[in-house]
Amino acid sequence: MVKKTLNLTRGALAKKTGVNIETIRFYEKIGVMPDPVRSGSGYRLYGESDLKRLSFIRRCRELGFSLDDVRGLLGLVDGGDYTCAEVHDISIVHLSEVRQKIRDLEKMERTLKEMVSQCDRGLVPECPIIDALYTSSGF
Amino acid sequence: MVKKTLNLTRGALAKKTGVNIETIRFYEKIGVMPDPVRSGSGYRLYGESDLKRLSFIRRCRELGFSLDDVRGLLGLVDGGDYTCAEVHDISIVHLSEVRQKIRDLEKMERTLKEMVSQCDRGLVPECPIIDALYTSSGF
DNA sequence: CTACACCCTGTAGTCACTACAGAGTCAAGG
DNA sequence: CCTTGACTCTGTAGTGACTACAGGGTGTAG
Repeated sequence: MVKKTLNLTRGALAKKTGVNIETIRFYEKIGVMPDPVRSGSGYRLYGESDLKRLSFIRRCRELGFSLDDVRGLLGLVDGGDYTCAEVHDISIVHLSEVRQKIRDLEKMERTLKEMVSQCDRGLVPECPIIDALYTSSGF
Repeated sequence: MVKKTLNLTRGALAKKTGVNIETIRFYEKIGVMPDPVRSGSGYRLYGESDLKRLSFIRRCRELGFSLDDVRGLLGLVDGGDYTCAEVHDISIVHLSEVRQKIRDLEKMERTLKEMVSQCDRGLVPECPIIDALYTSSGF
């Protein structure tokens, strides 16, 4: 049983992965996707491995990894000599960044909620939200 | 008692507000800060009102308002004819966006935590994190 | 009078895309 | 065979919110 080569066009790959068609070209330019095989007329043709790679990238991006992280992870996988520990470390750092972002947003949320609750949506220009915004940080 | 005019230089204003010196020039360019008075030699000179305005902008940014939101809020305040309700509405929309971001990040966090917990930081290249990243979204 | 810190300008770079213009290609219908 | 419409190609510019730099001028302390 021979492995199917697929030969997807860029649009078809975009549809299959849910990645925007222009983003694929962008990923190629910055080197996270390889230069694909071309048809006689210059159309890009993608195979199984491209599909897997792009799905991997998409999944990473959904989980908030930066493209630099993705480059790192792909580099490890491409090299083939990566260890589980290396991958773990990148992920742990990222996880702690995500947690920090959540904490920051929760702080924001509390302050905004507080501000908004002070305001009775009156029709006059004395707004406690504006007052609060003019008040120095201490955030 | 006369109101002090301060005459802060750009650097001094930056220090007082905690806003980067280059950002002040950027805010001027995009029109959220006014063209300031200039000294004979062309140095920007900032007064009390500039200090208040920039602090307001900084506070808004800390709370995650976009510069477009800030423009809106400043427009209301500048016009002087704003109502508390208008300010409230901008803030409520922003608050719900912040809450959505928190939910998204919490989803990320759960998935990352799950992935990382599957991994024993082994020294071999069979990494469950990589496997999980290759697995289709369903996120 | 010179060293150094500050300021001026315009421009380019960051991140992760997205959008567009102008041209070429491919398949189906008439 | 021709046309129409959907696709693809290229390079480039725009987004948001800054940040950094080069190459010059200014202000002041020793």
